[in-house]
Amino acid sequence: MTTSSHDALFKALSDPTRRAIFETLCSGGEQTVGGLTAQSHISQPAVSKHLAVLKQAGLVLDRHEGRQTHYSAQLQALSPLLDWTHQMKRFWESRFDDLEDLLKRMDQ
Amino acid sequence: MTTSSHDALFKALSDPTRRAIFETLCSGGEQTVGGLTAQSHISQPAVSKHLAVLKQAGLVLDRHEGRQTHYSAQLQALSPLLDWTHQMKRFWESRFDDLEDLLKRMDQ
DNA sequence: TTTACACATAACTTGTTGGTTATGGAATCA
DNA sequence: TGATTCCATAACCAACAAGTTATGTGTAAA
Repeated sequence: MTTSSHDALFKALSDPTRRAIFETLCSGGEQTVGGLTAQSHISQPAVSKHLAVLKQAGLVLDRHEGRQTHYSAQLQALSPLLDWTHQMKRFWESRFDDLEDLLKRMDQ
Repeated sequence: MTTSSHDALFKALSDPTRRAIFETLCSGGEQTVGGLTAQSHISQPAVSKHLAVLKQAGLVLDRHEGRQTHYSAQLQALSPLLDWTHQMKRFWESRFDDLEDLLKRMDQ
């Protein structure tokens, strides 16, 4: 997992409006741009731009049907986020492991 | 967990430089501002500002000792991030549960 | 007690971002 | 075909964010 992929993910989720759209798709399932716009307080172009950012980060998928575009959440795109968190935990714990090792060696 | 707390957390982690500082503190343990500045490619005031943002989000703790300030990572500050991810998963799954319920009721 | 040091804050610059309105292209409907 | 609808993109603007240099404040050292 590269830094830049984490970057796109964290950046995409750092905006509350964008998170709200993603949450809507997670709980409500596939939605059209019009549907998402109706549920938001911002203009349709603004929603489209947010969707483009989410798509870029792999968080949503789009499906064209006639003149409508349906968007759906891609839950597995969140896994780098979990991976990163676990990595931090491992970093943290390894410090204590190192300390423990040191103490063991001093004990001998 | 309020939206605004998620906001501070995601915002704080959305910057790669800030994530790098946090990662350094996770893996290397407590560090002074000078130490962190030495490991970075940016100026000391820039580092101080990033640390202020991380502190605001609860991701780091500061400890004053003479004229130095020591910063350390607060790993548990990441838990709202895990909570949010699990919430998304639950949202997602509840949709299928709802569908299943509907099908069960139709079956009767 | 002056000087130097570690860090924070202020002031400023610049690139980015999140919103807007206007417009364009493709699909549907009359 | 012409009008309408759905969405994306363009052009623009205001606010913000991340960096810089300059300065301030408190502590240690000479």
